[in-house]
This record gives sequence, structure tokens and C-alpha cells, in this order.
Amino acid sequence: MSIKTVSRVVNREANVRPETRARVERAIRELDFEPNPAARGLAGRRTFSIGLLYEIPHEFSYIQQLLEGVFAVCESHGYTLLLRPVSEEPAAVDIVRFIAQTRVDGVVLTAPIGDRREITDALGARNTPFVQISPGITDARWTSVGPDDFAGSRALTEHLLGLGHKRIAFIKGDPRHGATEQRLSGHTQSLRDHEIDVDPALIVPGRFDFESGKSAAHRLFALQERPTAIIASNDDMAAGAIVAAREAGIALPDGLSVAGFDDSPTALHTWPPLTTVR
Amino acid sequence: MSIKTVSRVVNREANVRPETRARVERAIRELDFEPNPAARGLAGRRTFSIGLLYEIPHEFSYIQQLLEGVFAVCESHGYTLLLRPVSEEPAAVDIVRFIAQTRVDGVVLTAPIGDRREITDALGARNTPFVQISPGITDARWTSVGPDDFAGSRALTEHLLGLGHKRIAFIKGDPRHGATEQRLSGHTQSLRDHEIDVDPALIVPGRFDFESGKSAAHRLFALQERPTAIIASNDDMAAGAIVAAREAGIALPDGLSVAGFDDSPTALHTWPPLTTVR
DNA sequence: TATTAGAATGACACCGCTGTCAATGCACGA
DNA sequence: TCGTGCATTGACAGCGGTGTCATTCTAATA
Repeated sequence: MSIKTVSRVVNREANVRPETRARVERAIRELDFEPNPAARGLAGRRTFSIGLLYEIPHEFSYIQQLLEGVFAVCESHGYTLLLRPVSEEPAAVDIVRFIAQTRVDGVVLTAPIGDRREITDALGARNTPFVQISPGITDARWTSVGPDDFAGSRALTEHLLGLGHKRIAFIKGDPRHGATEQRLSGHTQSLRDHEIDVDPALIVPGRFDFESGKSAAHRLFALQERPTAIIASNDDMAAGAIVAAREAGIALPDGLSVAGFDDSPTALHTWPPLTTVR
Repeated sequence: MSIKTVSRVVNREANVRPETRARVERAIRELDFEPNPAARGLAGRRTFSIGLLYEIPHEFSYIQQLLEGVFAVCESHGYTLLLRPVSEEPAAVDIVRFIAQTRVDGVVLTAPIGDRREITDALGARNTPFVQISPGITDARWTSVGPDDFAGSRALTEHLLGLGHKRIAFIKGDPRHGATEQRLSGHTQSLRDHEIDVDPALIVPGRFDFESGKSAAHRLFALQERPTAIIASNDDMAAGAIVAAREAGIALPDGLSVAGFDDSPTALHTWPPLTTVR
């Protein structure tokens, strides 16, 4: 039979007689045939690969978990994943160059890259398909996915209030991430729901990494009226807060409750165990 | 000029007049030309990509640091890196299939994959270039890189002995890793250097992950004569030992010293801070 | 000035597939 | 039995580079 028929079978195209398909598949198995991706890419103008961009440095166990999921889906669809660590605040041209060089069929923009207007515009102009992960603002022209940060955060605060906490501090995440705003809103909303005043002194900035969580917690410990609980916007910062508490000689969990967000591996590695949002 | 001349410039081949080279380079810049990797791959029988295989599950800190270095080198040489998480004890055929599918020019076998005889043999038979990372045994036919685990471990024990510790426990790593054996030998060698008996009860098994470190430490705490210091074969297990100590109500660092290995990010996130080997 | 070895450049045939469109096969209704 | 329309299959021209080998320059030598 012709090469074209084999091509049809490999690409699962319609209009191939079942018997023909079977014959081809048997031959593929017997010969250990694997289509040459370069040839497929050249002829078909697609690479069957997608790129995943993430900012480095990223303390975040965030990327790690994301990766597992993206990998699994790529694999099950016969795509390869090209990871691309980029510097903080990468220039749009660098990202475009990555795409031009690798010819990936599409890209995943992890936060906060997907929130950069110049970048989404540049990709849009080139007609490069992309997905934003947890963008701060969504744009009807583009596709994005993300968890319900607001609800998760609200539920967490709700939980702590239920345990009797009155003074709950909140460590914000990297301001460039959309999740940061959402997680904060969920928290304050919950407080308002319970008619508790939002004390600005209890809301401190962070950057999602361990160190920023640690220093934020120290700032909170310096307050005259210390919080009885701290919610960190992610687990890495929560781990930092725990270490800060130790440094400050605060007993855990009696003197202070610490909660995180993401249910990352980090959450399992702390003592006392972290309350977190999955 | 002919396409071939451009090809020569792009590939930095010899025998191109400097002036010609300059003209080509200018045109490349002006036109934002990027060679099509699929076409290069098809014609040149190489993909300018290498694969990196690692077992999953694994505590990411090991791979994470490795990745940064491998990424940097690949990038500076115009290669792309294809990550490939594989199941524990992957079959040789799966690895061969990965290579056949992706056509990577070569692969990096992280520990303990590079120690699997069937795998190295299979790759050798296919003539696929590869490097073993930290193999247990080296084979003159193949290439490998790795740190001097013996010396590092010996120095660490030396350090603890210098601090006055007499009973130093040792948590071993995954027995499938070559480093495990080396790190243990360095430790026992140092003890012998100081004419200290090696107490078998103080040497317990682990698997390099947090949990195994934790349970190994608990086993040590159950001893009649407890160690005053614990060396874990890597930082993740050391972090586990620290949590175990807290669970057991052992004061840190007064009641127990804990040391790790690798100087991974984990080491910075513990309290008290971890002594570790870089 | 003629000769000649290299250096520099170009011509051309692929690399292994896919897209397009033509050719052929087949089931069903007239 | 003959058409007809859709299902199957095949022929062929690329996709955008690289390898090979031929051709053309250039400069040093005789």
C-alpha cells in the first residue's frame, strides 16, 4: 500500500478500511516503526510539542505540581513538553524568540507571565495559541485556567474563625500574581461576613517564597497585639512563618496557628503539620 | 548567494569568507530568520535536543538543582532539553521507545537509572550517546559524572567529631543509588580514622525522601543509647529527621544535631538550620 | 605569465513525512 | 445491468534544511 495510507493510520484519520488499518498496525508493531517527528513537523507544519514558560527564581513548589499534570496530559496526547525557565519579568521578544526557535504548537504561560499585556498581545499577533494559568484579569480573546482562589481562601478563614480565632493575620503573595488579590479578597470577605473589622496591620506583603514568609511573620510578631493565627497565601510562606515563630520563641501550635495554601509537598514537611487549602 | 552558504554560516562551518559571513548575519538579523529545527533534523539526522530521564516519584530537590545546570549548558549550545519522568525501575524498552520517538541526540541518565545494566546495554547497542549521573559502578565504555560523595561524607563526619560528638547515627539513602554506598563509606572511614567503633545499630536505611528520613530517625530515637547527632544521606531525609525529633519531643539543637547532604533549598527551610555538604 | 592547490561557493538530490487532488472501488437505487 | 455518489487508496509535489560533489575564485609557485 502507499505511504499515504500508513500516514492515515498513524494519524487516526477517517476513511481507512478496518482491515487495512489492522494490517498497517501489525506492520508497525512488527517493525517497531516510530514516525519521525522532524519529518512530520516539516510536512505538517506542527511539532506536536508545547512549551511551558515559568519564571525563575521560583521557590514555588507551585511549578512542580503544575508540571505533573501538564506532563500527563501531553503524554497521553502524544505531545512533548518543552520547559522554559525565563528570567523574572521576561521581555516579550524573548518569549517570541523561544517560540520561533522551537516552533512549539502552543504555550502555557504560568503566573505571572500570562498577566503581561505585551506578552499576550505579542502571542496574539503571531497567532500562537496559549493558555494563561491563574491570570489576574481574564480577557475574552484568550483562554485561561485557574482555581477558585477566592472561595478557597474564604473557606480557610471560615475554618479558622470556626476554631475561635479572632485575630487572623494574612500574608499576601507576589503582587504580580492574580491569585494574590483573589486570596486576599476571600479572606477579607469572610471576615466581613462575620462582622470582624479588617485590621490593616494584620495584612502584610509577601512574595510567595519561603524567605518572604519568614520576614512577614517576624513583622507580625512585632505587633503589640499579636495575631493568634497566620494565613500565608501559599505553603512556602507558611513554612517560612513556622520557622520565624521558632526563631521568635513562639510555641507551636499552642501560641500560634499557621495555615497555608496549595497543599503542596511542603505542607507535609512542616511541624506542626500545616493546615492548607487543596 | 545560495541557501547552502547560509547553512554554512548558521552552522559556523569553515571556509566562508568573512565578508560573506557578515552579509548573511546581517540578513538573518533583519529578517528575524530562525532555522526550522524540523528541517534541520530531517536533513541532518540530528535534533539538537537531549533527553533527561528521572525517576518519579523522587523528592524534587535533587533533580531541580541538576536541571538548572543542564538547562544552562543546553541553552548555551543551542540544544533543547526534553525532560522525561519515568516510573520507578523503568523497563529498558520504555527508555528506548522514548529515544526512538523523540530522536534526541543523547540522554542524561540520572541516578539510579544509569545503574541499570539492561538500560546502559540497550543504549550502547543502539549507539545512543548517554551520560550516567552518579553511577554506583563506572564502566570504561561509558561516560559518567558525579561528585566525590566519599570525601564529602567523610568531611561531614569529621566536622561532627570535631564538635565533640561520639555517637553519630547515619541514615542511608536509596540502596539503588551509587551515592548511597559512597556516602556511607566516607562516614565509616572517618570513624575508623578516629578509632571509633562503628555501631551497626546507628546505621539505618532510608530512601532519600522526607518520610523515610522521618521514620529512620524515629527508629534511632527508640534506641537505648540515643545518638547525639544524625547524619542523613541527603537534606530531605534530614528535614524528616528534624520533624521526627519534634514529634519525639527532643529539643533541637541542644538534644540532637542533624546534618544533611546536598545543600539543597530544603536545607535553608529547616529550623534549626541544617548543617549540610555542598 | 601560466600553473595549481586550496578556499569559497553553488547545484542538486534527498531527509521522511503530509496536503491536495486524482483515480479507483463499492453499495445501492433506477 | 448501469449509473451515481461516497468511501478508499494512491500519485506527487513539496516542507526547509544538509550532505556530497562539482565548479569557480584566489593567491602562491614555477
